[in-house]
Amino acid sequence: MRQDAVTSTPRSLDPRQACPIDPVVDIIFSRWTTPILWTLNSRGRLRFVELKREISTITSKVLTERLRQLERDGLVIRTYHREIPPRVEYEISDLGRTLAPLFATLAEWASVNWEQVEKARATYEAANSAPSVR
Amino acid sequence: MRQDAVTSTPRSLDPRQACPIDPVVDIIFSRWTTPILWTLNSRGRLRFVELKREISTITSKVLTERLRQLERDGLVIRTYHREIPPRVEYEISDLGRTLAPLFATLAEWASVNWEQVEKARATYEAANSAPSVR
DNA sequence: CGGCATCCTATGAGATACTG
DNA sequence: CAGTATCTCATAGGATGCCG
Repeated sequence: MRQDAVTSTPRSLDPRQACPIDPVVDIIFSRWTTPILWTLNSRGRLRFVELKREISTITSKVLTERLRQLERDGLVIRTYHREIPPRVEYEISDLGRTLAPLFATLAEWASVNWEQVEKARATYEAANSAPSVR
Repeated sequence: MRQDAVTSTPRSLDPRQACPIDPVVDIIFSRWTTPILWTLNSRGRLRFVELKREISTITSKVLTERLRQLERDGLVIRTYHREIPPRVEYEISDLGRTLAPLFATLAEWASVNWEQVEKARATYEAANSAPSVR
């Protein structure tokens, strides 16, 4: 199915092969995964409810789905305690922790360039108000 | 009738507080943007059709939408040539180019850790086949 | 060629209700 | 508590057609 994602030959006949990092983006930056990973990374091991409270707007259904994916991909570790009431804890895995520098880079990029993005938007919006040749 | 055609649905309203990098992720890693930016960064200035050919599976509608968003956010530059037939070229902006190291980091992470992800998946799948306590 | 305008559907994801 | 199970709805995005 998927071959070497970081191949040197830039043949892009395949869907995603126009961009070698696409599969990675898919697992790391799919919806809700960033807040989840970020929270687990900064807050440490958390119970399901605690995690849910952190990411206030997420529903338990979606949170469960995302956690399953992250667990499946080895980025998050799930620990089930047979108790009454049941207790389940989630923590970031070693593999997941290797993403920290990446996230830091991203945060850094944001702090440096976000203003530029907003300026670009304002400019674009202004130019869009006036009828012009597209 | 026409609303803001370039408004990207904010993937996060609240999660922003749980995850500071969420807005950035939204503009850089929303669907299709990675292949587009990657291609423009490596291939340089391209016409619409050329770009479309590179990212083979994308439809022109979606490509247009994504390009508008990227243009709006200042990551790509659109140049319109009044000719017959019309010629439109897209290139990555200086701001967009600042993403290169980030993408490189991502590619590096992939080359190092992707195997681990696949192993985790295999393990998970295997464990899932056997009845176990969830 | 580089798009919009339409139409249409598959999927994501919210709301709600219910269990071990 | 930590989920499932449904249901519904919005929307991302594909297919098609037309036009300057």
